[in-house]
Amino acid sequence: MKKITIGEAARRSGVKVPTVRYYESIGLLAAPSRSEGNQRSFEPADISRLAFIRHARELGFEIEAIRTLLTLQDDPHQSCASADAIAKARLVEVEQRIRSLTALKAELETMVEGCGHGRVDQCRVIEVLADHGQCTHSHH
Amino acid sequence: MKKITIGEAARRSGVKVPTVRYYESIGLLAAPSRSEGNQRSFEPADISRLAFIRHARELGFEIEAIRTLLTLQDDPHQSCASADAIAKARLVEVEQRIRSLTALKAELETMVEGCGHGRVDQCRVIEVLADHGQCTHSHH
DNA sequence: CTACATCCTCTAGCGACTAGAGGTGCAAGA
DNA sequence: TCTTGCACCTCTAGTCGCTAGAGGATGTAG
Repeated sequence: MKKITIGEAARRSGVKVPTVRYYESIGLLAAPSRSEGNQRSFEPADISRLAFIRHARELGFEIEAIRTLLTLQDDPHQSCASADAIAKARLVEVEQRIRSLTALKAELETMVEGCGHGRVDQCRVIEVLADHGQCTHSHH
Repeated sequence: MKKITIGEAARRSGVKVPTVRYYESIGLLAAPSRSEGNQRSFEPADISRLAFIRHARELGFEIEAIRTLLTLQDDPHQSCASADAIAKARLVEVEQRIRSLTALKAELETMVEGCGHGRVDQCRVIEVLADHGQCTHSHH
């Protein structure tokens, strides 16, 4: 088995080099063995783990959630109820975020459309920001 | 004119007390005058400025963008082209974010629906995370 | 006069990295 | 063999926009 350097691991997993070291430092990835010259030497399993983490991060899971998901993955006989709960919670968050961003989008569109491209004192962008009562955006 | 304490300013603007101090510290809000006992004394104009900042933050504008918007507001004879550009850029960001979150939502739904609520080795949540090839989510 | 809320400054912490300094290892070409 | 130059190492500090807490001063109501 040939040694996988950190650069190679980064390339294969899509996680940046300093981020790989960071994940090791917070215990998300086991410390790999070292070469004679003290350089990290990764196993193929580490690459899979890094790819797992990367994908989960892309889906917006927090590090602590990923930590839980990884311990579940490490023991395949456990119930997947926790994994399911984590994914469902994330789904709810994402749905909420989409709703709120859609409201923001509408407000920004009103602002941009209303801008006459003249002077600031006629600009709807500034006006709407200054007077919350004018906007359609509701809170909490 | 009666003095407005920081607590009162916070209540009226909807910005929290430590955040008001923070905005002052980064120069987003001018340092107000002080009482004999060294307590901040705000003017009504400060409340409007805080409300402006709060609303802009709720719309997701970054502090530096708000700084620009505030200098524009301070000089109403300027062209509003910058304000328009900032708002448009933010709109593009929001639209992009909505698109990406919608893709995430679809992927999370697939994961959650596919979970048979059994053991981890049959769980689609873990499986999809481990093998990116199985998912519908595309990047960049 | 005494409680007690509110105010003050200052430092440190959050999450998830990212950047930079200052140094070592290693492989390939001359 | 030497040298070039990239990739690697550790460590600290910075990013953003706050938030929390310590430790103390002020202001107000009873």
